[in-house]
Amino acid sequence: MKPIDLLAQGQVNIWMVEDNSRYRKSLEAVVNSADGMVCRESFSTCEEALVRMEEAPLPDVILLDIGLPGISGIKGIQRFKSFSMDIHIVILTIYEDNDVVFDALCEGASGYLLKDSSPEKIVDSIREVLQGGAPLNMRIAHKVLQLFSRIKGRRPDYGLTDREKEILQYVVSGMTKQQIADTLFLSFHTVNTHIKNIYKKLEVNTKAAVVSKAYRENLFNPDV
Amino acid sequence: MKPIDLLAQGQVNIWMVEDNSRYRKSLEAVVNSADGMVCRESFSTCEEALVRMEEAPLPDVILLDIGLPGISGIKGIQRFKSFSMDIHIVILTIYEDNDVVFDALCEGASGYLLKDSSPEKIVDSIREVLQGGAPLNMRIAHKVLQLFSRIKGRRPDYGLTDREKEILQYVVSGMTKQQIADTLFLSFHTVNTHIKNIYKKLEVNTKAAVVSKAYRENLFNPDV
DNA sequence: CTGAAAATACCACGAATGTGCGATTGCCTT
DNA sequence: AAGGCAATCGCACATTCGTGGTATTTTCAG
Repeated sequence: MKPIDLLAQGQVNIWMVEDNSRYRKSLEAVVNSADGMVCRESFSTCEEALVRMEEAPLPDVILLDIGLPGISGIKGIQRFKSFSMDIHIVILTIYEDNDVVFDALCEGASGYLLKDSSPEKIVDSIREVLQGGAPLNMRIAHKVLQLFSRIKGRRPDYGLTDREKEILQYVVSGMTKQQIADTLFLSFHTVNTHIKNIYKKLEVNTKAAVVSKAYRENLFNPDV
Repeated sequence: MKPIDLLAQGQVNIWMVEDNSRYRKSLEAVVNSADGMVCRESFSTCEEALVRMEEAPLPDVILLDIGLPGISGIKGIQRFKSFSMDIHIVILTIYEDNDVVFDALCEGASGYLLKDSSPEKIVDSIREVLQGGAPLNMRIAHKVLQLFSRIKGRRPDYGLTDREKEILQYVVSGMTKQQIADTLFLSFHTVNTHIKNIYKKLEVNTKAAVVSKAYRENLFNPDV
């Protein structure tokens, strides 16, 4: 391990949590041979790392495996981040299951690499994270974008008119019929009629159900 | 333009939609000088490209600007994809506004680059897309991950009790107070009281507003 | 020009909701 | 033992909603 003064010189403090000791050691070597970074601590479980975090200087980046004994990497992300939101977590795992990826990213991982990544790629990724980037494995990035297209994906068309869509927004915002009428300078009765028609088209019969349906099916802005 | 037989040899057909003619031409040159790809058509508006798509062989990849006159790039994505879902769209723009990025990705863009990208990066990105990847500019990737962490992110704690959370679920599902009471074998009054308390804690006063708030702030399963 | 669709407006009435107030029971902590 | 909190149940009343109608005016494509 390199002397402390290197840290003062801007050496980036990398930690590693990886239960495969052979892989961990080879990765340590890779990181330590890279300019400007040093693997100061490495662990085989999240628990050990969390204990160490109580006293040691906090890492800048943690390379984190997911399939760990004890606390999983996913849970680990939250715990690590609770020490400081400035700690960047880069997932390094074999899992490319949709749910795992999704959960990890939701918990605040800054990057997601697969273990088939080359040492150079891993080092580059650490640099990218430190520059505010988010290194993603090619296949992972593709999965991420797929999740997006699913969000705004197939919106069933209920044939709402423009006015109905507009009023739907207000209903969703939680306004009362009278409030909507006042806002749009309409009669209460008009708003009432529009909402009646929306109910028929969406096949619901309460405001709560409309709001729920609107959110679940992304019945928003452009074309409902 | 290179002869047709190159296409048969596996030349990748790249199209370009970019209204700045100088930038477009320099980009064309970059693509054409790259191995295995050729910029077969280029346009300054989506409309022109869409017309051409009716007869010309479909492109493999379209490099698409967002800030175009007429049909915006965002709308263009849908149109292009309607010809074939196999057409990959790579956004190449100056916009890194959250909404624009989000919309583009939701419409099915396969990649998102900024115009400050180097020619090499752009060519690499095209290759990446063809291999099933999703090239994202560093900052864009970061934004994308931020969107994720917002999804499961900070859930404000309104101090709802377990029973209240349970009843909240039913309210969100669109059930009436009496229905909830029947489902949980409770008195109507009890459900009424719980809902009253939920209203106070969430600072709302209608079911629609509760449902809306629950969706917006992810007030769901684990810990509200 | 003409007909259809959309937007507007009104009425009436039962059902459901929102709200203020009070009360009992059980559990947990101090 | 005492206090606090959660969960339960109750009543009353004004407000809002949901639903059945009908009807006029705008708008817009054929």
